[in-house]
Amino acid sequence: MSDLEQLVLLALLRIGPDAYGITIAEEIAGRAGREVSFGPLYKVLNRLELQGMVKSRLGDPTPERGGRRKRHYELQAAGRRALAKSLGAIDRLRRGLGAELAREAR
Amino acid sequence: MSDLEQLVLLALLRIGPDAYGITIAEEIAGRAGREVSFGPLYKVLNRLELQGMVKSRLGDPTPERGGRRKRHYELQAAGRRALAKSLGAIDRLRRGLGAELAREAR
DNA sequence: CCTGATTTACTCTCCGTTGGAGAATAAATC
DNA sequence: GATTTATTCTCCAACGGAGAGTAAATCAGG
Repeated sequence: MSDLEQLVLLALLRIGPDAYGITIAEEIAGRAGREVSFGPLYKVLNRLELQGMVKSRLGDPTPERGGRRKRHYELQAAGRRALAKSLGAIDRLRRGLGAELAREAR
Repeated sequence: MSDLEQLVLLALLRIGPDAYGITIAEEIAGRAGREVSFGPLYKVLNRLELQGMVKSRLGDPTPERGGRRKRHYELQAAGRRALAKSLGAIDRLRRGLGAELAREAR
């Protein structure tokens, strides 16, 4: 799993079932400090949906000014499993390295 | 930073200054459970060296049977900083999600 | 010693996938 | 039809996977 996929899945887990493109991008930018442009973001979301890690539905129109309907993305069990596995792989390599990494993690 | 780069830098941190291609691949396979083939591995190492994150030197011949000399790779301060930053970005998205992920992390 | 077999380690090539940037398009309201 | 919000599309460079190919070292036989 690529690191962009990890970030997207984590954002979905944080935001919950009403996540959509823009909130996902904002969550990643706000927390991880990484700007994600839309092309790759939606490509990742489509890919994750094809793999069954994510499920999407088209939202209802909102009472706001205008604008196209949102497509909401919801994390599925398979996605949570894959994410945990991928994070776990890195965690096993990190184990015991707290001191070496903490010094830099400002 | 891609996740392969993360894995390689973590392996370098674990193995220490005498790491080389094969031990790096073994460390990643053994701990993270991910097989890394040589093409990408050495490409990543070269890239990291160009970026100043890693420094390499050619080792002396060993008293073993035969075989080409090893190229040893050593993590540099810039590499440790970049790694910590990249891991930190993911950590900030993970913060507070322990319960949701722990269930799957077997 | 010289030659070739053997061993270990690295490099190269091919190719499909991924990611970046931003313009284009779609779908909604006023 | 103008405006707004959200998604899709396009182009292209970089990355990663698999495995064959090559390089550099030691050893054995003559």
